Amino acid sequence: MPRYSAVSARAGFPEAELEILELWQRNHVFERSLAMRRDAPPYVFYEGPPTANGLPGLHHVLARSYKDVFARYKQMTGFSVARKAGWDTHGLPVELEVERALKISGKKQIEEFGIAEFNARCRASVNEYIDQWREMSERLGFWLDFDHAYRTYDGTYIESVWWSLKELWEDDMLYQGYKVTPYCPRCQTTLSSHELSQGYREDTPDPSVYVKFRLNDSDGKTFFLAWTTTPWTLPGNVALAVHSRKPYVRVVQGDESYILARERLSILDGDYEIVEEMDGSDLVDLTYEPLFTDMLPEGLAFVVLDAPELVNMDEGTGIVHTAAAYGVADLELCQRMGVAVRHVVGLDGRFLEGQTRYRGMFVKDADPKIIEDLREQGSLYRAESILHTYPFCWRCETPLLYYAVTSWFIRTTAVKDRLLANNRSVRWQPAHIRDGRMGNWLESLIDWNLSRSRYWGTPLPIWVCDECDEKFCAGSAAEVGLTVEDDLHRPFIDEVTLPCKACAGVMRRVPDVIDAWYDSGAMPYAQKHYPFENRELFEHTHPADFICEGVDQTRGWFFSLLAESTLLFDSPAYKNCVVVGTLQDKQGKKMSKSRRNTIEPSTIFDQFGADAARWYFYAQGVENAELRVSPTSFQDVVRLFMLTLWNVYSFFVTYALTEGYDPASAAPAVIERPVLDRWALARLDETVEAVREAMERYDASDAVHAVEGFVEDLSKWYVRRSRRRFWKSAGTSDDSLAAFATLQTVLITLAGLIAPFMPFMAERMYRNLTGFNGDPPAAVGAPDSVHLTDYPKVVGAWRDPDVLVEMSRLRRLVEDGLAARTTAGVRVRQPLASATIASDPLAPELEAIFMEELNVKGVRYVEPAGGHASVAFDTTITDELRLEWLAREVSRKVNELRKQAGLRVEDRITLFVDADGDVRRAVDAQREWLQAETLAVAIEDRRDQALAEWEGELGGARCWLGVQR
RNA sequence: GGGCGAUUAGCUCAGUCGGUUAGAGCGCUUCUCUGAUAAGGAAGAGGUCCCAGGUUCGAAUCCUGGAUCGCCCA
Repeated sequence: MPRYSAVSARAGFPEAELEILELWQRNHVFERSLAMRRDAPPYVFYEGPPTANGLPGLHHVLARSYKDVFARYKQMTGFSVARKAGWDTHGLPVELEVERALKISGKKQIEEFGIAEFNARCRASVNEYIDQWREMSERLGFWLDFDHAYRTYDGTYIESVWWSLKELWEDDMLYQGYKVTPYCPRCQTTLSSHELSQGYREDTPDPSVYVKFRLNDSDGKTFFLAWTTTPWTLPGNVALAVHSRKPYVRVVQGDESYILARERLSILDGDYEIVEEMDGSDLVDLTYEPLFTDMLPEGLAFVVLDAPELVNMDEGTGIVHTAAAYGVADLELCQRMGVAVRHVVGLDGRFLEGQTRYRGMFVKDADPKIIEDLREQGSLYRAESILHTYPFCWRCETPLLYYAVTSWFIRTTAVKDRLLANNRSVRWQPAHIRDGRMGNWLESLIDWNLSRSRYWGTPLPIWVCDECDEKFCAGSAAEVGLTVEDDLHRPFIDEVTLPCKACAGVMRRVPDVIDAWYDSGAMPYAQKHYPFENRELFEHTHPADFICEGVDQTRGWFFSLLAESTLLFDSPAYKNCVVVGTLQDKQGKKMSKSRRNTIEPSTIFDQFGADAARWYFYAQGVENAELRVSPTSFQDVVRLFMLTLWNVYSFFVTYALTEGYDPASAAPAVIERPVLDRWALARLDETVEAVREAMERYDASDAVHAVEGFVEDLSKWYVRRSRRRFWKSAGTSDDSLAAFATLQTVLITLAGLIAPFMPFMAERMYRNLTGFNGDPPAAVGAPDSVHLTDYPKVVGAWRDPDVLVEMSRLRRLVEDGLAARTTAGVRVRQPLASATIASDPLAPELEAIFMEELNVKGVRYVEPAGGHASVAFDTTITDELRLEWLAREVSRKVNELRKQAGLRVEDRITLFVDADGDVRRAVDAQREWLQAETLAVAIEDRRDQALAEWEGELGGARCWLGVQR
């Protein structure tokens, strides 16, 4: 009735992990781990919904490893850690993938295909990826409640989002405004930055014109010189921008004078005379005559503004023509300064009716005529042509316009101070994110553009009256006559019209859907269908105690969560945020599919296992923004950490079985045990404390490093120095019982300690060590899974600072001694009479370890010279010592032969010896010792039939050895 | 172009408040030990602490400028 199942030297981690996964599923371990803490204080974790578009990569494994380890740790330390999975299902990437699959492109073709069917395909596409994400996550051992996952496309989710938007609406935090984006006038659609980057074309010819703006309140012959490559934007001009801290000059040419930057004088044709010098700041607030007088804007316009960020002294004149409707920076500047937006071009890319000279002309075609007109009215200084890089539509190759489209915005700038304050209350890991990346981003906050003129997304719940422009924002499905059972997406929602409350008109929905980031930031309340359901539950689970994602989420989910919780609840959404970095290949290049340098999670799982992947990521920590990974990274974890621990574990089990160790037998009290045992337990206790302390700081790296240090000590010192105690009259001597009991305790505690980090290996060790693999399984009181146990606690009684200090002093002396023997050229196997230690005396137990480790028969102590501890040896080798050495050589050879012969550790043998001279004498002198060392029932002084034999020379004497069962 | 981070041995990384001769692990070389053996021990080789200035009695560390790589944003 073996108490333990035998442990193979081949650890086979990946295969074992699959078995453990089945075991967990069969025994409902995750569910039971939740149930056991049902009444415990909650620890709130928010799962950031991965975008279910594309397969999970290794960088997702990284983030998910961190999510899991803190959730498991908190669960084991006594908290109720609900873990609802979630999926981010909306957005442009999903649409683009469906467009590719359907081999269609652009809004026109989508609408021809049919929005209903198109959105159905989007839904099917994300569902497919959700399955693959779940598979990867489960293989990783990431415990999440996948069966009750939230999905941002669910009706309940959308309704909660609508509720939140109505809250904003009622607080006047939602407004309609302009947003300049790259725009294709043929497809009549805005382009995402990703699409934009696909369409840049070098060496595109464009006009390069220097334009004269007549200064007001002057002689009528003084002009600002400005430069542009888009003459068509000149009818939309509303301002000029200068750099207030740069020098400008007024120069005279002929009977006119021009103002431009001193650094840009080289653009002037011919001779000039500088008649005035000034700073940019002297120009600010000056006004000028509009170039074109059609469709003059109301309000402030035609004024010089200070905008250093717009002014580039490498080209142009240092004075920048500004058209609020046709430049991203232009619009930002004009809105900031209160300057009017002047739209002169329609969504079709043609000039509006109000433009008497250019009406109906496509803007790019109007360029030559505009230049001609400028020349005629004396507003042109110079016109030429240049080649530069310009964006085109990646679908239809139409030149893109930067164009101000109507959008709905959230007035996030109004709560900037609260955002900053709430951000400051978050504990970021690494800490520099708070005031660095996140803090700076919040400092330069602009209003959140919520609109997307697309199809697969949460519809913007705003209805506008055809007749009187009355607006209505719906805050629930019921308000528009629907329920959450209905499909709230386009195109169905577009069919819902409402009677206008202000007139007899009909209200129709604004066709936009909303930014999918808003969906993600809504998850704290929307996953619970708050406030329609779970009011109290939500209030108890907001903000989260902990979230974790990649650094790229700073302006993504980290922001959307913070913004929505600040706007709706004036609260941060999370208290602790662990930010993981990005992955690079061995050469430091970003991993990407196009570079073909990605590593598939499954190949790592199959080759090294999920535990190795997890441990590697924890060990690297999150302080470094990027990690260089290759398969050898994970191999090293297996080789250096996991196999070391595995060897200790398999050593224990092997000898516990061989020697028939019974864990029920009474071992000596810890305080009575040999010093090595007391040391191991004191080190363990210290390690438990360090791990807990690090995890409370959300520093998984420090935690695993503490464990690694302990396992190294355990293997390289405790087991090395204790080996013989495990095979010498085990189960009978107190010494042996103490050793088995100690190592058993250490390993079970260690299994608990590493359970959040390496859930599979921890489980495997725990179950065997607690007898669940026994035959029959032990009916012990322990839980049947390490993940149902409480996390190891600091056991004060094991603490022993003196033992820790003295043991490390001993280990330093042993190191000195081994080095001294090497220097003296006397091998360790050769016993020596004495060592002289220049140091304070060691306690007798430690002195015994020293003698055994250094193979000396005695020690004496002297005063350390110069305060430095040192070790020296009496290297006189007497005849007796020489014979002891030879006996050890024989013993070693014989044990080698035993292994060669395939004998088991406990097999008895007959040893045949045929030797001359000193070897003969050594065997005679050490016969009993030799029998004990080699488990020989007899030593026969002759050659005979042997399972394995060796002949050679030892210390100058001929020798033949053979072993027989 | 802007923000943030990184740059220390062949590789992966520590390095506290500015303070002895800059460390660890892996890898490499030599030796050694061994019934935990895909291990263990000892010794050794290996450094322009990215570069250039500055502050200081003293700089890998602080300051300024620059380079390279990465992330995010324009």
